[in-house]
Amino acid sequence: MAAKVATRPPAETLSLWKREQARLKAFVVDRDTEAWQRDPAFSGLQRVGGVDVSFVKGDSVGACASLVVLSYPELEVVYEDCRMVSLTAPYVSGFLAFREVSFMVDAVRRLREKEPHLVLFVDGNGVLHHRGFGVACHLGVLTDLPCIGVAKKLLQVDGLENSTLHKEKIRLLRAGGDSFPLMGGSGTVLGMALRSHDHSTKPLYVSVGHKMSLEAAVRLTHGCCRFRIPEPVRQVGG
DNA sequence: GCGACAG
DNA sequence: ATCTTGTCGC
Repeated sequence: MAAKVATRPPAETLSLWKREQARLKAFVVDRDTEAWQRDPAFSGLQRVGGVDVSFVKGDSVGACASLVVLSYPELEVVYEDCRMVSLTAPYVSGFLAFREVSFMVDAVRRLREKEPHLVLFVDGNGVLHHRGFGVACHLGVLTDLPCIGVAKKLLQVDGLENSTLHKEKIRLLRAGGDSFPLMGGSGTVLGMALRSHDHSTKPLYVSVGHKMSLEAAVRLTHGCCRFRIPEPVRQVGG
């Protein structure tokens, strides 16, 4: 009989997970901590990484945890790590990290010749999250590396909605690099919608993961886009 | 009850 | 995440 991951965790588990998110959230740094982040050309940055856990078709447990490192600004793959893993938690919106982050942390640990200025792109959100602590924050705090959350779809949280007005703002993004802020209910900027290149209509949703300002995160994301999806995430996903 | 729901 | 069909542009 094939092993299966529970459909949805019991309420007690979700409660524990929320508590863990609240505890770790206190360690998030949402500003630039590295010298290269303030440089107009990101001089000093040499490595950008991407992490992802991709599924095996027809299997609810088996998955492949991957980490790639690319040179910057050339965006050529210089390191790849892929390992088969067994998932233990189901996907629940708002709790993606509890399904994937431990495998990402393991992959980062295996990267022994760790580049001094590595920054990680995470397929998912950072502070643009139900409780302000998405998977990109979670990975950042656990690894102490700068992390950027890049989501392909808007997570509608804290007053954000995929409304007519939102779609109109998307229409007004004309060139690659154009962006507009995503304001939460309290007037806080949670993230930015970014047109990642000239020939992409559908924006990316960029938010701070850890050790980086939103401005630097958006600018670097744009700098890593040859196509709609930033190269570190595109190369790690397949 | 209904819509929404990162990956 | 996955699947599926159609359509457009190069």
